[in-house]
Amino acid sequence: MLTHAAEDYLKSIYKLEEKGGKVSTGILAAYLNVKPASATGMIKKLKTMNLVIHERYRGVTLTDAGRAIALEIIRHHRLLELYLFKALGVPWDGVHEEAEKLEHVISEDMEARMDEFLGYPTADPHGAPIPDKNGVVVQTEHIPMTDLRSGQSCVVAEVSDTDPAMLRHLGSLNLYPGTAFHVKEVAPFEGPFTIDVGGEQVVIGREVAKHIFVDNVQDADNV
Amino acid sequence: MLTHAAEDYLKSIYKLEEKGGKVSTGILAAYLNVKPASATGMIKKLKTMNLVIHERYRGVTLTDAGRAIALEIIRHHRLLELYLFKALGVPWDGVHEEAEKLEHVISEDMEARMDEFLGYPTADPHGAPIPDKNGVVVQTEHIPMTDLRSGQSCVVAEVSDTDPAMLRHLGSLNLYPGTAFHVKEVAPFEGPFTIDVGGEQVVIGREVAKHIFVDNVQDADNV
DNA sequence: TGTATAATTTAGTCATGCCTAAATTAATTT
DNA sequence: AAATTAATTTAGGCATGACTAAATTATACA
Repeated sequence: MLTHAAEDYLKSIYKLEEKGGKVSTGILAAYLNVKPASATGMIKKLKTMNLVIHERYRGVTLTDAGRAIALEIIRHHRLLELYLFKALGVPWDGVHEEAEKLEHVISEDMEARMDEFLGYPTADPHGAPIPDKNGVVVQTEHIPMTDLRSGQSCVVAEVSDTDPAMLRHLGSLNLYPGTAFHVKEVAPFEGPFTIDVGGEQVVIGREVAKHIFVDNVQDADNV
Repeated sequence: MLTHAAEDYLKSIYKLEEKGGKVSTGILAAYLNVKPASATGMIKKLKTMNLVIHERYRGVTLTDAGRAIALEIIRHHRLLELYLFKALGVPWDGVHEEAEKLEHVISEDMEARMDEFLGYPTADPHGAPIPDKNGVVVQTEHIPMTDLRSGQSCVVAEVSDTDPAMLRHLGSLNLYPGTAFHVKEVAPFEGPFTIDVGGEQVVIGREVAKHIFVDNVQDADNV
């Protein structure tokens, strides 16, 4: 069995690999709020366990074994987030922190029971995909809200889950995954978005828009 | 915040104090499956935090602060056991092990949500009392089944929760807390008990009886 | 091509929490 | 009371996983 720290490193390497090719020691360390030297140490250890491939000064990559463990932890995390949200009513912005601790600790049995209770879900409360038992993730292509043009309609697919204050804000605007909205206007020079969410006019700044990813973009009624 | 290990020590000292006055280093170490020298080390640390009082070669006692933490952890443990049992259907003999890991990790918020979900319960699935938010435990006097005489009736109040195989056995006999039974016969010379549980005749050996504690003992119909 | 800068790794330290082996203290026998 | 036995504590070590400071390697620029 791996230590919690090792699991966190694998999970982080997976996430960083997902959105940018090579994972450098420095990037990994920054992501984990740890000094680069500490990351080097853990990378060495993971290497001896054949969970990562590491070329000195070149960055780190997961092996299949390492990726399997990373996906297992991510599955735990996302199932827990959804479970806490649905079964215990933990607010949207609180599930991440709680799941972060629980993910290393729950048994496979508990994982299976939550999965069943939730009806074998495929996404967590923030819209992130939940890997299945075998580590298969359905990767859907989400479009950053910042790419939207005036007149387009879409549905919120995913929001980033790390900043609770941002999540509370998005929640107050009803911008949960699944919510549809229409872009009324995009102000020039990297300006804010004016959108229509369920009849309400809302202005979304760039900083907020960066945290939102959408799906089903349609250019309907752009006269 | 305390380490998980420190919390486990406090919890164990509490439990050992409950059933036998002074807690020696050796007893504590045995209870935690640790060498006495390790227990000495942790006791020293807990002493510097004013969580225990320790007289060299004389044993250890909890301070009020130490007891408060012990009760908080025990509350977590028992709420979790009941929650896992009722909400996720984890079998009787599995909840202890799972709760043992989760108890150190859940937030006060999650504790409160489970408490509410369960309707502010006072006992876990094994019949052990759940301390309330303020650390108040309702200590009920349970009678060891081994004290019962032929002809007595009673209700199962509590069973010891540590041995999963024993719990599976008790479950198969329906001897859950709350179940009433009647003692038909106690074989002489420390022999087994023959009891009537819901119309079924069951023979309970001494080893099993030691794990059962009862309430509401009545000498009815002992002709 | 040489030098400055940035990134990474090495080396050595610290706190936890466990261990074993040896020393010390307490309790029991005779 | 002395000697044996049992319990406890001290001393020293090991693995984790973090840190700082220094050395090394890679990259960028002029």
